[in-house]
Amino acid sequence: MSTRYNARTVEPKWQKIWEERGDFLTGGPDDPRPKYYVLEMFPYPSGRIHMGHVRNYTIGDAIARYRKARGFNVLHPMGWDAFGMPAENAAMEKGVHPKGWTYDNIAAMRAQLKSIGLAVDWSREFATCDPEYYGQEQALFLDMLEAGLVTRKKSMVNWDPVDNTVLANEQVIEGRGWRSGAIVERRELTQWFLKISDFADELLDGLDTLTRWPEKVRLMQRNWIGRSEGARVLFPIMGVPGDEAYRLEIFTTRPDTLFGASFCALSPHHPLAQALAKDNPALAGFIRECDRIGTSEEAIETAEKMGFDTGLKARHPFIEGKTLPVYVANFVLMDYGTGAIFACPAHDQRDFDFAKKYNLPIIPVVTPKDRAGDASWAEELIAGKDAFTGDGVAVNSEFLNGLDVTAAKRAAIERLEALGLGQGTINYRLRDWGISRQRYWGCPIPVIHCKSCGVVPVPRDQLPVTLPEDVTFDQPGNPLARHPSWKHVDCPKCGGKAERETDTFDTFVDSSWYYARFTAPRATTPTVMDLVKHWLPVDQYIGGIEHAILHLLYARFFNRAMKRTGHVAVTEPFDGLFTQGMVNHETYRDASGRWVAPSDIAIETVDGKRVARRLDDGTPVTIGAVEKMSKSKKNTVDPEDIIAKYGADTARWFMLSDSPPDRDVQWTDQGAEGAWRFTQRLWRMVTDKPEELSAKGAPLPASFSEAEIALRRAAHQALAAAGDDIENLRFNRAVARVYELANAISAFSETGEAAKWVRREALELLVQIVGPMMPHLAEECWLALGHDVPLSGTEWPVADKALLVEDSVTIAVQVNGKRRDELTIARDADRETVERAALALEKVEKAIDGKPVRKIIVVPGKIVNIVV
RNA sequence: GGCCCCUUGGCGAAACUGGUAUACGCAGCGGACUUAAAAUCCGCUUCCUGCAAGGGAGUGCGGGUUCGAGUCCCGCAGGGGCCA
Repeated sequence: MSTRYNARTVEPKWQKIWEERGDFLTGGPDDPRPKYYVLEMFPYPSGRIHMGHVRNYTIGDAIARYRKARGFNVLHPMGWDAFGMPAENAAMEKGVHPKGWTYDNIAAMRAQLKSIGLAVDWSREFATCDPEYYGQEQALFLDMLEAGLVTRKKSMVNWDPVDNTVLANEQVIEGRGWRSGAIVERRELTQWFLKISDFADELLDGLDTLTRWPEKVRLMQRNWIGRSEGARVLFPIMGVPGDEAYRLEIFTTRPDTLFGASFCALSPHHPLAQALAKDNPALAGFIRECDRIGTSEEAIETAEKMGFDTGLKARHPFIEGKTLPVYVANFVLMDYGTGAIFACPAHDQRDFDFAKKYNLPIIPVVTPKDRAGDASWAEELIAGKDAFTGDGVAVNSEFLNGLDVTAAKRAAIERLEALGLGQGTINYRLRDWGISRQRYWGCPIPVIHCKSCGVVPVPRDQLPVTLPEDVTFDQPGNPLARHPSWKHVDCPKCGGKAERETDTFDTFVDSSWYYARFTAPRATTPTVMDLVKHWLPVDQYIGGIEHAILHLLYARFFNRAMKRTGHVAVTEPFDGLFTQGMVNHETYRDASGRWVAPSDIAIETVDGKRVARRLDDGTPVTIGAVEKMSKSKKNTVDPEDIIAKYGADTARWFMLSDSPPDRDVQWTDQGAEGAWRFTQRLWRMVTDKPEELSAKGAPLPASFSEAEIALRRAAHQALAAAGDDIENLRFNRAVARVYELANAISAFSETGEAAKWVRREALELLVQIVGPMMPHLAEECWLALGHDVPLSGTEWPVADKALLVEDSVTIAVQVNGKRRDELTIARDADRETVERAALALEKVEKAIDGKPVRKIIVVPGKIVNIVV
C-alpha cells in the first residue's frame, strides 16, 4: 500500500529538517575529519536561476553530500558575484537603485537555490557588494600596491562606447565588448594595472602542477600566456630627421632567418611612424586608413596587407653594406614585441604576402632537410604562394649555414650579442591586467589623488571606502565622478584638497579571491592564515568552460599575489577543476521566423514525425536545431516550473543522467518525464509491499539461495561501482548502475525470510546510492524503511568485498580473432583447463575445421583466442 | 590559417590500463491489466540475409601495428573549441 510520492510537500520538509539539524554547517579546523572543500563558481545575481545553475550546483552538491557521507569535514559555501553592469543598466532603465536591485535579486535567487535542496553552509554566505567584503578587497589592493604588484600607466585601451568603460583584452571578443556587444574603440587612458605579466612564467609553469585540471583548459591558458623565445635586434636607421644615430629595435622569433631579410616594418602606432607622419601628409593619411580597418587583432590579421615606404633605410646587422627599406605596415601590432619587425618573406607567410605585393626580394635561407642541396627548391618557393615555416637547414647564411633552426637561432643571437646589436629575449602575449572601470557599481579603488603628493593610498583605518548611495543614472558616464561631494577629500599626507579615485575595480577582481574569503567570511582581515592554511586549495572547483581563461587565470595570479603579501599559503588555489557542459534545448520558430518558447507549444507525433503547434492559436511551428538555452532564442526552460511540476529531485536526476557532465546536455520533456517516472518507481519499490521486506535490523540469515546471492552481488557491485563513479564525477554511469540495480530488485521473485532480508539489503543500498543525487526522495525512502537517523547523518555503506568477485566468469572464445562462442568457467581455472574447455566447444571445433592449432592465447578472466 | 578535441544504433550514451561493441536511459513496436484511457507491468528493438536454427557485416572513411583495435600509429572527411 502506498501513495504517490509528493515532492512538493516532501522536499520543503527535508530542507527544513536539514537546516534545523545543522547538517551542512562546516566543522572548525579542529574537527578530526579530513577536510574537503568543494566549490561551484558563484552566480551573478540576475534575479532568477537558470538550468545551467541547476546543473552546476547539482554536480557540486552530489559531491558535497557524497564526501560528507564518506566522513569528510566538507566546506561547501555559496555567495554572490554581485557587482557589475546589469545593476546599473537596471538603474538606467527602470530607475531602481543598483543596491536595492542587487539585494532583492539575491533574496529571490537564494530562495530558488534553497528549493533545489543544496547541502550548502549558508552561514558563510556573502555578496561581493557587501562593504565587509569589498573593504577587505581594498585592503588586499593596498598590500599589493605596497608590494609593487600594481602599476598605473598610460595605455591604449579598449573602450566600450555603450557601457562607457574600459575592457581588458580578454573581454573583447571578436572586436566587441563581451557584455554589451558594442564595437570596441581605441583610446589612450591612464589606468590601474595588476602586474600579471610579471608572473607569466610562473603561471605557465604552474600549469604543469595542475594534474586534476582538464588538459583543454591548461592548453588554452598556455596559448593565452603565449611565451615565445626570440631576439630583440637593433637596426641602425639612416635618414631619420634630426637623429642620424637612430636605432630601430625589433622583436623576432626567427633570428636564424636574418640573412633572408628584405625589409623592416613599423606598426602604424610606432613612435617613429608617428613622428614621420607629422611632416608627411601621405604617411599620416596611410596611418589613418590603417586605423579605419578596425582595432581587433582579427581584423588586422585578415585585412589585405598594406604598406607605406618611408624612404628610410635600415642597415643589416650581419651583412656589411646591405640596406633594407623601412615600411609602415598594417599587419604589425604595436602591442606585441616592440611594434616593429624585420621581414623574411621566404619564411613568414605575412611577410611573403607583403613581399609579393610590393615586389620585394624573397630570399630562402632555410631548406627542408629532404631538399638540401636541391637548387630548384628555392625557385619553387619563390614562385609559389606559401612561405616555408618548418624546420630545416640554414643556407645562404654565412656562419649559420648547415645548422638546423634551433641551432641557427642560438648562433645568430650569440653573434648579435657579440656585436652589441641585440640579445636573446622571451616575449609573452600576456599583457598586464587593466582593472580600472569607469563605473559606479563596483569596488572603489582606495587611493586619493593629491596635486602635491601624487597618488596617496587611503589610510587603512579609513577602509572600507564605501560607495555613496545618492547617485544618479540619468546620463552616461561614471556617476561617482559627477557626484557632488564624494570624491572631494583632504589629502591624508599633506591635508590639502585632494580627490578620490573615481574608478572602480573590474568585477573579475571580486571573483579572484572569494574562494579564500569563504574560509573566514566574517574576519576583519581579508583572510585568517590558520583557516586558509587548513582549507586551501579548493579540492574540487566546478564551473563553465567559458571561464577557462578569464576568471581562472586571474584567480591563479591573484592567489600568487595574495601569497606574496601574506594572505594565503598555497600557490595554486584550485587543486581539481571540472568544467561542466552547457544545457541545450531545441529551438522553435513560427511562420514569420520569430522564436517561440517551449512552454508556448505542443508537440505531437504524426506519422512518426514530430510536429509542433502553438498552444494559443494552433498555428504550426518549425522545430529547429538544438542550441544552448538563451533568452534571445527563447529556448529556455525555467527551473522553477520544473520544480513546481516534478520537484527538485527530478531536475537533479535528469541533469546527472544520460550525458557525461563535461559534455553538453539536451533538456527534453521526455527526459524529464523519464526522470520523474523513476522517482515514482523508486518510491513504489520501497513502499508498495512492506510485507516482502524483513524487519529493520533483522539478523543475517544463515544461508542464501543462488538467486539471493546473485541479488546481493548485484547490490554490492552497484554500490562499489557507483561510489567510484560519483568520486570521479561520472554521474551518468552512477545513474546507469542505479537503474541496473533497480531492475535486478524488480526481477527478484524469491520468497522466504532470507529473500526478504536480501530484498531489504538491496533496497537500502539502492536508496543510499541515490542519496547524493536525489537527496529528498532518498530521505523519504530511508524514513519509510524505518530509519530514525536521516541519511544526511548516515555514513556511506561499505561494500562487502567477498560479494564483489564472482566464483565463475564467462569469457569469450575466439578463433583467429573472431568470436565463436563463450565459456563459463571457474575464475581461478588454470590455463590448461581453460584451453581444454575452449577446444571442446562444438562451435569452436567447427570453426577450427580440422586445421592445425598454431597458438592459443589465454587472458585469464577475459578471453581465449585460438590461432589456426 | 595554426594548435587542440570529437565522430559508436532512430536519439543521449556505456565499454576500466588493447580482450564478448552497443550496458543504462529516451523514442518506437508488440502484448498484459482496464468498459476505455492514463498509470503500471512484460517482451522486442545495430544492419543485412533466413520460416527458423543459423550465417555475414559492423564503432565517420582509407591504410597500418597486433593472436586480437571503438581504444594505438599514419592519412583523409565532417563537426566543435581556442588563438589568429
